[in-house]
Amino acid sequence: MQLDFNNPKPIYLQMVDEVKKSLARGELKPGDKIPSHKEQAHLSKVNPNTVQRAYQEMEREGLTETLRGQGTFIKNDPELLVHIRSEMAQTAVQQFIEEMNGLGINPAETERLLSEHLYNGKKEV
Amino acid sequence: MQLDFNNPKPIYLQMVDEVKKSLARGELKPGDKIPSHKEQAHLSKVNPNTVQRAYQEMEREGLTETLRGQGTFIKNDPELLVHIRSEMAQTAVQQFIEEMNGLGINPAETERLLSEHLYNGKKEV
Amino acid sequence: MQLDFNNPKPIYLQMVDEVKKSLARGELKPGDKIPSHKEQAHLSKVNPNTVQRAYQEMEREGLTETLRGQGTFIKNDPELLVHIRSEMAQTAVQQFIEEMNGLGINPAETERLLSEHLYNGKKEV
Amino acid sequence: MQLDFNNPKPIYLQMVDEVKKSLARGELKPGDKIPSHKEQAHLSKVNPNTVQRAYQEMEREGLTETLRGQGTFIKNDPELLVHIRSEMAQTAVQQFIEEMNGLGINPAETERLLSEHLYNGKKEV
DNA sequence: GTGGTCTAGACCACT
DNA sequence: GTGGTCTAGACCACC
Repeated sequence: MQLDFNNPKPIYLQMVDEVKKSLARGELKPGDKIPSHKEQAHLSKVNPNTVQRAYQEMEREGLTETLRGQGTFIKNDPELLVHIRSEMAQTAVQQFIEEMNGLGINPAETERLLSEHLYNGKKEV
Repeated sequence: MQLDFNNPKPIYLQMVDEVKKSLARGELKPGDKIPSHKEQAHLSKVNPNTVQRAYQEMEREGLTETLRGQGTFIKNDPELLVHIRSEMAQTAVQQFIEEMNGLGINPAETERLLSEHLYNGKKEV
Repeated sequence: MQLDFNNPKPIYLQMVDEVKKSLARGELKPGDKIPSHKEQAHLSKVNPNTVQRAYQEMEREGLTETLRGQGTFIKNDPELLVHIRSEMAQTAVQQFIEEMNGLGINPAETERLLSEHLYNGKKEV
Repeated sequence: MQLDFNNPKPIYLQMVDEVKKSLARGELKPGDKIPSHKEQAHLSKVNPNTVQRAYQEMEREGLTETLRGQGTFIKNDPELLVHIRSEMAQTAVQQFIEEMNGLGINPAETERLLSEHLYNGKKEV
């Protein structure tokens, strides 16, 4: 769970995204129990209420299910994984394209830059 | 000047980015005068203080210079444009790669998705 | 026994209500034995403690009586059924009227809406 | 704003309902500003955070719109009023019917009881 | 002053 | 111990 406390994006939303990414990567599976908000709060060095807010948001989005007194679970919907994954990928691609567009960089150049960075191991910014 | 008031990124930083993008796109050129903060405030429907803060930030970053009584100007440095442009492009590319990485999507698939979205005009998600 | 685990109304109170409704409907009769708390807990997929608490509440309200070693029974009071039934009906009606009132819907419209929904089988909203 | 602190229904949801009812009754109109969370907190003798949560919920439901630093406003959608009103009325009617059904009271009797209570001024329970 | 986030700590219902 | 609500009080960005 990678949280950036200097990112203006609220922590609870970062947490939601992290769970979605874990799902997309296959680290979490439908039906899995996720840590209690207290436990996760301890792990992430964040206030339990903040975690709870993240969990609430996930439930609201239909990502998780809550059983009173038992815990919070990734919803056991076989289509969930593929949905989340394609939704997040699409958003990322779209955002990238808009950004490059905003910089006046044309599609060919965009593809070139991407390939260049993808394959020369420049993993550090 | 595209501002998103629900974006957690502070408005004044969004304004800085927008100026940089205008530069990258060639809409603004080194030496150009940018609107006074009052004028810009009116244009963007934003408080003058916020514009002021954006202008301060740009000056701090060496993007602009202010001439007392004459206004604020894009710095007249011929290399500025190319610097800004490549810096912003690189950041965007890097961010995109990290995002796709975080979703467990491999480079080949990343390129495929990009091309798909670049060339089929899907501007809306 | 319809329990809604997301209803903020405590489970044990929901159970009490369900017993009262069974009585009103005639499914339970004065003098009938109701399941032991263990049995009921299993049936309702609820913790035995919760059932215990529901039974306590019913006894407190004079709805049931417990005979040591024999179990819990609906009180054998011939007037019980009619009491419960009219009390619950009155509460429901009153609550409904207040709700419609709160929405600024007048009596005539209230009656019309009720009839409409009563007779066209719209069981799902 | 009628809040019942003994009602197990969370206060913030009671507040949402109260705003909806005010809308249905025409006391609030689309476009109206609603009190700041601090002000409302003071009026309702409730913690500002609780009010904020209610406001957030309303925004999430598309009932209100927020302008950073300016306040929270009822969404200016002319259809909003009729939507809310009919939605809430339908829910109330449906709930009432289910309740009476649960008590084994038939439609005719349900209508009779309603009329009786509607027109004999029994406003107190 | 206004909304938004976060922390800290309390109480409750249920397992 | 688990989720849910509430209070109290702090900090931030923006008007």
